[in-house]
Amino acid sequence: MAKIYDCAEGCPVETTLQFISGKWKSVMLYHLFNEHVLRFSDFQKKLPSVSKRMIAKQLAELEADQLIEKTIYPEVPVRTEYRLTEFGKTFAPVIRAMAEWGEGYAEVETGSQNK
Amino acid sequence: MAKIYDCAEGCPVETTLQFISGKWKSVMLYHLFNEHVLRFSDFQKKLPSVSKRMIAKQLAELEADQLIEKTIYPEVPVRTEYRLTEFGKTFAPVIRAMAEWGEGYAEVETGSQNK
DNA sequence: CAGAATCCTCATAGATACTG
DNA sequence: CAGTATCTATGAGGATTCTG
Repeated sequence: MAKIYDCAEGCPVETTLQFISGKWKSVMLYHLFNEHVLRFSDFQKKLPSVSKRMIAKQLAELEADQLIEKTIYPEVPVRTEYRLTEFGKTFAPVIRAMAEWGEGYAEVETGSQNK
Repeated sequence: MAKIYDCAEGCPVETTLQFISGKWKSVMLYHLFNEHVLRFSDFQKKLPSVSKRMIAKQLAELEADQLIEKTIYPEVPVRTEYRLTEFGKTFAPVIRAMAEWGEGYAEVETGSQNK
C-alpha cells in the first residue's frame, strides 16, 4: 500500500492513517457508510469540488487497500458500484467519531464566524 | 483557518478534517493525549522522519486553530511546552478511535506481510 | 458512464543555514 | 533550544482529451 508514514515507534495512529489519510478518503468512506452503495457519478455529486481524476485515484487506492470493492456491470453504458468490504467496515468507529465531532461542531458554531 | 475542504453539503467529516487533516497533526495530537506536555524537541524525537520545518508548521497550525497552546519559558536556552487546549481535548474520541483501530490492526498483523 | 493517459502548474516538504 | 528564512525538487492535483 501507500506507505506514507514511518510508524517510528509503533504509533497506532500512523497505522490507521496509512489507510485513510488520502485527502478525500475518509469523506468517501463516510458517504459509503451512509449510502452503502455508490456509483462513480454519485461520488462526483457528493464531492463537486473534487476533480474526476482525484476521485478515481482515491477510489483506486481504497480498492487496492481492500477497504472497498467495486462491481462492474458490463451494460451499455457501463455501470459500476462501490461498496465497503468487511475490512473497510472495521473503520466504522473511526469515521463515526469524525462525523460526530463534526456534527457537534456544527451545532455550536451555528451561524457563527467560521467559514 | 486552513479551509481546505469545501463541505459541499454539510458533510460533518469534512468539518473535522479541516482541523486534523494535516499530514502529521493527528499523530501529534495522539502523543499529546498520551504525554500531556511535550516540548519541541520531544516532537522531533517522536517523529524522527519528519523535518523540523514540518513539525514547526504543523504545530503552528494546530495552535492557530486553537487545538493546542504553547508556553514559552524565557530561560537560556529557551524552553517551550505544548499542551492541548480544552477545545483540542474534544478531539479525544476521534484520536482514540484512530489509535484503537491501529492497535487492533497491529495485533492481527503481527509478524505478517505488511511493511 | 466510468475511467485512463497526458500535460502542466503550483504548493508542499526537505535540506541547509541563520537567529534570539 | 526553538524556531525562521531561503532555495529547490518532487509530486499532488486540475484541465483536457481519449476509449471501452
